[in-house]
Amino acid sequence: MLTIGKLGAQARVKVPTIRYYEQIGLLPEAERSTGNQRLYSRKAMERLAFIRHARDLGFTLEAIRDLLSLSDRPDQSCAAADAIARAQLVEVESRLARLAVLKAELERMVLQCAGGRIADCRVIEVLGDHSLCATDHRHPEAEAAA
Amino acid sequence: MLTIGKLGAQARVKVPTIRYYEQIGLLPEAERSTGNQRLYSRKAMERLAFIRHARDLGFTLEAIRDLLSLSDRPDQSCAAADAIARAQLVEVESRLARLAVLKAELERMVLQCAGGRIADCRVIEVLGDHSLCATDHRHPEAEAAA
DNA sequence: ATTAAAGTCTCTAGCAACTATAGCTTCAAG
DNA sequence: CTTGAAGCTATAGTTGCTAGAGACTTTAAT
Repeated sequence: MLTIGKLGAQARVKVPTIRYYEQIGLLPEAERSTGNQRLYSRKAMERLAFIRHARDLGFTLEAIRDLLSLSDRPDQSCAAADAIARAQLVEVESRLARLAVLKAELERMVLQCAGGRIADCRVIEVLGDHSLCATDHRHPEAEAAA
Repeated sequence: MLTIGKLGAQARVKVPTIRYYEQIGLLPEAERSTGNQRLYSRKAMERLAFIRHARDLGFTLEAIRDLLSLSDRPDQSCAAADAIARAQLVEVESRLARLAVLKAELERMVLQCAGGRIADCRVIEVLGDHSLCATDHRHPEAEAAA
């Protein structure tokens, strides 16, 4: 049995994050030592590794919750899991496409900047006037900060 | 002078977002009508368009705050604005690279899924075991949901 | 055996960048 | 003159954590 700190070190998940996952029900409530400290089995470790890996691949906690509950029912069809993964792929592809456009626009912007005064700055000017852009990169959803 | 609704429609920014920008000091406090409703000039409209455009390009509100205060001092050097834009470019490039890896991994995952039972599901299996991955896509910062 | 340090506990609040809700007032059209 | 849309304030919720306070437990060195 591992303490929360050891578990976190092994799974590369921070301790408060583990407690947070328990709090939102992504991890089951841990057993406790006599001194009330959490203790984890290898099974719990695997579950956490699963979560960590899925997070690394960009799945939301909601999607992970679904994937975990699927993995708890090994006899059912795998179509739902497949659908979640495909949806994530579509999501990643769309973000990728969008970022590629942004990258091009930002490159154009900084290349054109001659480095003079603000009044002549292409960066400021382009930001103020979308029609100076090469592409229509506008999008309903704003980009989330990484 | 525009009401907040008209302004939002023109700049494609939602009304509560405009009020939020005012609240955090990104937009100056708007003039008010006799009935206490906000009224906006063309200048305010331009400022909001600038913000919207910068958000579209993925700049954080903090970066936008800096860019706006730079654009208010047209005689200063444009180096700072250039630096902010370059930093954003670097950021976008790194997210792009990371997403490309995720995409490849997700593609592999869904391609391998034969569509049987959960017990045989590659998606679930790969998520549970990182060593099945082609690349080490692990990363300190988790991806933010778009 | 003692003590200091490190680890753990709960609880609360904070981050970005909004979005939603409630309950009110004001405005514009018919 | 009424009705419905649009506006107002204020508060709380979203996602996925992260940071702190203040108390307790465990471990390691003395």
